[in-house]
Amino acid sequence: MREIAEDMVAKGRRGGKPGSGRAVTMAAVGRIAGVSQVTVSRALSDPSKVSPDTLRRIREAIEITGFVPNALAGALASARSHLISALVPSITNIVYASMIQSFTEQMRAQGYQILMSETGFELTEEEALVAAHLSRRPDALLLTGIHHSPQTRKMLLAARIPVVEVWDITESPIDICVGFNHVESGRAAADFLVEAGYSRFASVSAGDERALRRKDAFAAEIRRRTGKGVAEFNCGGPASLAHGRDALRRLIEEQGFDGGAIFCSSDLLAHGVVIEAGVRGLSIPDRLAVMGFGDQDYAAHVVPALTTMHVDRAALGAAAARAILARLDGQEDVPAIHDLGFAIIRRQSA
Amino acid sequence: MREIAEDMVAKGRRGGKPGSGRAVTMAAVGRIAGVSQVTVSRALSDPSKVSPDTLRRIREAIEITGFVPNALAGALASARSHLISALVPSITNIVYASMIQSFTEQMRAQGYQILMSETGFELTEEEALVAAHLSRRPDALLLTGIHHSPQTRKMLLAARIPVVEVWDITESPIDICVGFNHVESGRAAADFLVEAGYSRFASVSAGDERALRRKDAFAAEIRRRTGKGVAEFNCGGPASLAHGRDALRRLIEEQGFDGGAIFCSSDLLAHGVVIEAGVRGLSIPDRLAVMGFGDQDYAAHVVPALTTMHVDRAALGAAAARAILARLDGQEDVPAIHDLGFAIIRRQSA
DNA sequence: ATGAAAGCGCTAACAG
DNA sequence: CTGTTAGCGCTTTCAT
Repeated sequence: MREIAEDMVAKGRRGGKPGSGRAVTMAAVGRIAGVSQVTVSRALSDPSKVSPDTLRRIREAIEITGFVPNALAGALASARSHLISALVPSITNIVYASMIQSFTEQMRAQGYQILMSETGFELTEEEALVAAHLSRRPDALLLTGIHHSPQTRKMLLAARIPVVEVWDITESPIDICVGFNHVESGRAAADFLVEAGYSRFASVSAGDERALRRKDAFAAEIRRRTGKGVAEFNCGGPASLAHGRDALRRLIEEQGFDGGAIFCSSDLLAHGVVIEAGVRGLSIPDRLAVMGFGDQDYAAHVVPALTTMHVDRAALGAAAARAILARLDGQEDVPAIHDLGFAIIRRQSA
Repeated sequence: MREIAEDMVAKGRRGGKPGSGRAVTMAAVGRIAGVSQVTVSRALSDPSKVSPDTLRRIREAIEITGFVPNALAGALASARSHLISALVPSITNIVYASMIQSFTEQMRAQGYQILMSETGFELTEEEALVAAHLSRRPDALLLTGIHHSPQTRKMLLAARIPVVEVWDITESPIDICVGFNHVESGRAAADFLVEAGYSRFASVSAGDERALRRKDAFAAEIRRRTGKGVAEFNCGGPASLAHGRDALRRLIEEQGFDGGAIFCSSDLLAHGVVIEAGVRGLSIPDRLAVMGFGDQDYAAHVVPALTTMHVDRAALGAAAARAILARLDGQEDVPAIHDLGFAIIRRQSA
């Protein structure tokens, strides 16, 4: 048996083009083990369907050939790829990364792999990626946010697979949505800061659509309750510490903001504001109150500790995974809207 | 034409099991356009091979059916998946995430998609993931680090595809390695701090193998140049701000460290040390010098700004992509070892 | 410029 | 428990 096997393991240098060095197939494994190709398939998918002795020989053949089943062929034949697509705006943004981490963990435990891509914040980019992902025939797809191009929606509906929109909620998801209400969270931040006694307000936001929605809700609620306006600073791009520092600088120097409460669209921006306040000698939270968003790991450990809006990213990822698994399991009654809410965590910065 | 098409677009509710609602095929598109399936294939892979009129009809048919080609079938038939596997220890760790981001960008521009997974820091986990990834028949594979199980190496060699090991270098890569020398970097940190005039030393490290290698080289060089030992604190798990703060606390309270220079295995830990030093009233860099690793975005913007070891993560990802693309292009003379080096960035913390 | 035929490596019936 | 027969939806090769 060894000899036949040695013979089959193709040799040669690592070629440029993949596929040039004929990979081991189930048929080859079967030949060595003295059974047909289907029996090898069975041995792998359900060992109890094969006799112990056959199983042993097949395993041995697999061992010596280094056989790795071709999932492409398997997926094509069975119409199930065991692949799940995940589209997030950015993988370097920890809020999305940690959500995907928990999502992946849950899915992987059930034998699924995650094909993840970054969409950025442009819908046309998302559209191209959705097409690319669907061509791999994923068993389900996760995407971030509830705003998508008409073409994206059309492709998603045509794919007839479970689709989960995360990180936001809507009355009319493509299929399922798992997230929280951004308008409510902006409003809650305003209520919190008003009740904490602050009387002047500002906001610092990154450029993404959801952050802007929170900011607008914040400003509207501040106006409703106090009749006052909110000084706003938007740092067009992605959030960063530098942007946070810059924001406070601009708010003070260009908009005459000289104290009060600042609602930031992320903890990173809030941390930047806090650092800049330290440099300028503005005492926190007396002269300046700072509220973040996201409750990152570090929020509790910077000084002063950040008051922030907690969003359970791991729970979000896990809920998305559960919803998909339920659908893949054929359950018809999977709820379409999962509102996981948020919570204000009061620490020292506000 | 419309009528035939409408008829073919399957209707029905979003089923549980994928694959239940027959997707549109090239054959179906061809039927509508009045050509055979191969012609549709050609129109997609090389439009210049079909007549303008045929092309127009095919495009129209694709448009109305919402056809998305089945990449699984394509990959099976052509033995090229246009899929690249990437294995990193953690996706929530910004150093890996940003490297993969640039890697992905380069590969995507050439029509490849990235299948990424987290290996954690255990070789057995990596082994399982390598097998899972290879089953998707990637055209190339990227993995982090140069230490892998024998079985992993065996599978990788058997796959006969380009393999790039990133974030470290070795004389004997599986195929290609792109990274920098961790021993040299630890040594350089020691030289820098000794020459900066510090006379007592400590190190704070996360649990990963490369960080420990840097730390050991740091300690060895300190001993060689000063004859002194290094107080060490290892925070077993992943780096975090809390671990950094805790490390300084322990170093002071348990190991009697009361001033000097601390070499941290990441900027996050360094930032934690800086914060804790602030709380304890230890002046930086006079009483306590802190050196980070990685030169994250925020390193220059915290106060005091972090002195750190810069590693060009984007360049690392781009170099890995270039090497893979060169191999896939059939180039035989792709260098096996790419040392991208590192650089000490002196700011205020040391 | 287009088509017919073969086959990629596997799973899904259906036999025995 | 095991084998045979058909595809899955493409790409490739060879004809026309």
